[in-house]
Amino acid sequence: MPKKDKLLAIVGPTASGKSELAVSLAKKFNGEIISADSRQIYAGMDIGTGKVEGAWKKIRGRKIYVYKGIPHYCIDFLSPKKQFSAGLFQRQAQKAIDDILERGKLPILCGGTGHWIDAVVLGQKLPEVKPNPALRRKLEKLSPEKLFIRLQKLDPARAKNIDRFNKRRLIRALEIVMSTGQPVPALNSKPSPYECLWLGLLWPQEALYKRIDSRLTERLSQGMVKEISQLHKQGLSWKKLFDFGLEYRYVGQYLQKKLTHDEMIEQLGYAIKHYAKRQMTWWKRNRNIQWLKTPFKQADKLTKKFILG
RNA sequence: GGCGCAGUGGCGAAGCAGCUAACGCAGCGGUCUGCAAAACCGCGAUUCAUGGGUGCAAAUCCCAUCUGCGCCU
Repeated sequence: MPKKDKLLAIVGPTASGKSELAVSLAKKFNGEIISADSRQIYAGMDIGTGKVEGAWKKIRGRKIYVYKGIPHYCIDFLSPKKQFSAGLFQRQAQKAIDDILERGKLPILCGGTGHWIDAVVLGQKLPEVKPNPALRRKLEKLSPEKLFIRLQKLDPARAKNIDRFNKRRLIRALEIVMSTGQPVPALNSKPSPYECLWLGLLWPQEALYKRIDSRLTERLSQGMVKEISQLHKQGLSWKKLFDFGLEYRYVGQYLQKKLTHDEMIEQLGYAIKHYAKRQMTWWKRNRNIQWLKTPFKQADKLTKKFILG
């Protein structure tokens, strides 16, 4: 049996300190970083996403985003006007990982987007059906009940497991079925293509919430509002900003005068905390994660053991 | 001191005699098959300031007390 390639995954809620830990491990263990963050992929969305302050440099004839001397992939490369997805990320990340491995380095997948990380690390088979905007627009008009009934007819198996109130999921399922003429294939819980060390950053909730609050005031003082109003001036619709969520959603509403400054801070604070909780419920069910407590001292030892073992 | 209005879960707020006291926010728990910082689901007052009363039936009517707000002297 061929040995699987080794991969490090650093996960945890927002504001837990993933990025810095990833860089420090990359330095110690000859690693490079693949960012797994569905918003940091976008160029120009910097302060609001908490992107590391790297710069594009030419290395081996290619442009690479570098922060503290460590190459970062899947970050800062796409116009916010463009659509991206878990499936596209999966391919791009896989390519980056292969490239890192070929050069004998340790790939470190780091980010807050659980769905994307799982897609890569677990090698999930996402149906290769591209979004069909016209169909989506059409289905969008139907009620969840109608969509569900439709799915039941076309793919009873998928209908059995799906959240019947969630239009977005219902529509995607129908999109797949209608495009392939086949039922939605199983996710394929085949063995992961990698040998992965999962490190999770765990904080006591109150401490994490404090970090979230202070990080928010910090971002505001760094000019986050300006960043977002600039994005809008460059042609990003309010709707689009709203859909990006969190800072982009609430600052956008503030800029439209739908919220006062105080309301914006209050509601955004709540939203970020809700997000952190959702992230935790995602990770909680992954039994392979080793949860590290605050100064994350264990990370070095565990990584060392993993690499040698 | 007098008159008026109000007092419903942590907060905001419906209900103004008769379904198991709406809903929003916050809180807690959860889902997740190419939008995932998104989308979606579940949980909370045996009780309506307190004490009496009227009614088959009261958060809803009456009386008293307490508290808050407003006006008047």
